[in-house]
Amino acid sequence: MLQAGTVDHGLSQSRYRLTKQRAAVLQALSDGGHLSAEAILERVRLHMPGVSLGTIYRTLDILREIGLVQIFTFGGIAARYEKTLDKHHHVLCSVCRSLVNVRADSVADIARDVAEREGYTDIDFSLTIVGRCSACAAQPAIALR
Amino acid sequence: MLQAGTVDHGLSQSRYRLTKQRAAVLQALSDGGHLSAEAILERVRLHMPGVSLGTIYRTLDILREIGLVQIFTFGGIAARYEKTLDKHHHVLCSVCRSLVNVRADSVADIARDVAEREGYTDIDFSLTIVGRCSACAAQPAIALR
DNA sequence: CTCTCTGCAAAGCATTTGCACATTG
DNA sequence: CAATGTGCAAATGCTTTGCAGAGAG
Repeated sequence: MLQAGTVDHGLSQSRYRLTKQRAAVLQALSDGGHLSAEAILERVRLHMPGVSLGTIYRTLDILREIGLVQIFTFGGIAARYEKTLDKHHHVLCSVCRSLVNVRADSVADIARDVAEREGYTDIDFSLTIVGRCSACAAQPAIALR
Repeated sequence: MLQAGTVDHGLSQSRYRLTKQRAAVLQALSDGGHLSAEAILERVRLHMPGVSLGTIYRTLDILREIGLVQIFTFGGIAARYEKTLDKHHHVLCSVCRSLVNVRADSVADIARDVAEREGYTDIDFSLTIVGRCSACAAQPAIALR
């Protein structure tokens, strides 16, 4: 069953079933945001109360395995999940913890060079920039952590 | 009191006291490794049994505030602490979770450009490369996470 | 003597997991 | 119906914190 409005994007072609919970998690991420598991739970529960956080985590892990979503971790805050997009990096505001995607294609060359020099294979890489966003720029200084 | 062999490197010039626990944490990090709080505790306890993990975390937080150590977090593993060195980045082995420091000076320019374009100020940045280290290259594949 | 620091143990968060029941194909 | 998925709640791993006593200036 795959009705109008249902989100699939490849789940049903994997060895996993397309359940309504999984479709709802994909739906929650479909607008391109970077959401924590808790935030995804909130969105999913709007249309489907009773879903548990455990299911959200299990679903996200499956979706990551299939390649439909990516997980990003930053010190001090819960992991953020995004639907898989073109390779990009992140800027995290040190004050409000908001997150923005940025492109930086030249990083790929650097990462590959470094990895090769050190003898690493099968590499992935990510650049995280932490700084004060323009909206927070007027605020008094708060220490990074 | 600051005897021969004691590690200080600036703590006593801060508003914090140089206690033997704090000196021991600095000592544990003096060989340039990237240690978890637990690993630091082990090293410290060799010469000073009875030190608690809470003290290690509190000490590391102070040392970070003063600028003597840096904290780095990676998804799925406990945070690693290093004594402050020249700007560098990390390569994490996806199999054995070993961590290596690498230089990549050109990343700084990219990060500054990106941050400026997006309107961020007071930036810091870090490139994390995840890959299979040469020692693990012979092993069967294990999924990244 | 006062302020800072420490050990201990409990609490806090994010995430994972065991189990019995529900759902899917 | 057999396999997979889910809710619930407990467990886990890492880190933080309140408190009462110890140590430093």
